[in-house]
Amino acid sequence: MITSGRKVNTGRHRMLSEDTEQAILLAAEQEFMQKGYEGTKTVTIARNAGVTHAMLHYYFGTKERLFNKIFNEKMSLLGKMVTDVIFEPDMTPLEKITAVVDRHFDFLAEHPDLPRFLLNELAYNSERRRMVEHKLRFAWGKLLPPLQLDWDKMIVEEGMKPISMIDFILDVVSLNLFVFLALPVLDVVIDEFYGSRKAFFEARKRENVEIIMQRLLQNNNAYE
Amino acid sequence: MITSGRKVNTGRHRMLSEDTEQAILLAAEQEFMQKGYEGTKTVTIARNAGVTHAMLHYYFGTKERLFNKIFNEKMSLLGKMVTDVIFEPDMTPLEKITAVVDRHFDFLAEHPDLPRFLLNELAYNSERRRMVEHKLRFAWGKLLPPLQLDWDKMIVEEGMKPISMIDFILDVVSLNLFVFLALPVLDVVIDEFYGSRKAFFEARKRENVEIIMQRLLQNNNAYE
DNA sequence: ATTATCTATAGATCTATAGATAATGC
DNA sequence: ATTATCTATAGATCTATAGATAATGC
Repeated sequence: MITSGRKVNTGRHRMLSEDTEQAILLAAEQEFMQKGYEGTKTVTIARNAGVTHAMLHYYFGTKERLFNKIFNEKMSLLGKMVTDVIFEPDMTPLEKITAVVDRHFDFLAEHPDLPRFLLNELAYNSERRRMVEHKLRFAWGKLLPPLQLDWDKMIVEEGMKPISMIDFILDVVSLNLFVFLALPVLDVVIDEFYGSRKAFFEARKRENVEIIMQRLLQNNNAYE
Repeated sequence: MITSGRKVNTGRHRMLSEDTEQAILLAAEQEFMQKGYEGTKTVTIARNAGVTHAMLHYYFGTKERLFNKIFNEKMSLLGKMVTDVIFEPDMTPLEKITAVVDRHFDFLAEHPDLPRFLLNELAYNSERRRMVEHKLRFAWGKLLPPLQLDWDKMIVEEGMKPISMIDFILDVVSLNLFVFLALPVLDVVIDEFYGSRKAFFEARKRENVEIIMQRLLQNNNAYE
């Protein structure tokens, strides 16, 4: 998120210039998030920012560099989300898990088109994919192994149904992300079955917690 | 999917022309699916099809009309999937549900970038969204209500945990679709935790059936 | 006589920059 | 003296078409 420009002149730049830069960044963010890299035109960004097109290149050089600024910002946001969601205060394991699903959902609700934006720019651009690959590999390699031990221990101690941590994570992410990835298409369904987006979000959040919990808790009603 | 051109001359067109048309359609499909509408250039389609750029306009008029041909084809495929997946031979309710999840997954595995393609073109283009909206509304309104009755009856008769049909559907679709929507990003994870895409697909299909089943089956281990 | 193909190019759109002008800080 | 802004335009890219030429069917 671009924090809209503070009004204090830092000395390095005049106030006016900072506003221009921020206006461009804000407009760029909206355009890129809504239409993707290819769908976005720099002239449109400039127009929406209320500045001359030349200003965009004056401050950011190229479309690509402006895009990367937004893209990296969004990637950081994603990173921050992960650490925020994972590290929990003292709670029982079950409470922790509920909290994780819950917060992950809430984060997405605050950034509803972040997932589509990132998934697409990575899917459609193999170079960008290569650029973040080592970052992803590092994150997974660094974050997961230590958690893995706690996870396996918890499964045994709490008498849960066995599931690998990675499968658990993918379950949570699948269920939560889909709500927002499919939002534009789901509007029809929401209208018919849930009434409002708000009601839909609440219902899905509840359901996602429910299905995850049922997956983890032991029962004696095997279906084989 | 474009069925690669039959070699028989129908009389209306010469053989050569049919091949050209098919080559363009095939190349267009690949480009549009990989790069989206905006990311695709008609010159590139023509080059990949091995024909002159002028041929593309000779046969399809505009980029938009060529795109719509592909888009509608993919939408039909989606429609066909739904009916294929839903209507089942004689099975017990639980077998039916397993079969639905399973087949839905298999369909997606055969068309791995169909979901991203459709979701994106609909998300990024509000006019296209409006154009399919009545189609979607009709499909939901026509297909779901009759099933709803059977569904509610089944819940009671089989003693399942209560869940609305629409939530059930969204659970299944979320879990299955995500595997393919996130595929480009997941390669790192797959490498580390599953070994190969094949192994990953098998594991996720199993997990998706498992979590859905656990959601539906009654147990006596409430976590409240 | 009709259909298919190629060459050449118009016309639109988009990114990027050059160069002149205005505003601010020192 | 430096930083910011504007106007004007170059240069690249892309969609689309005109018009000439070749191939096929009748």
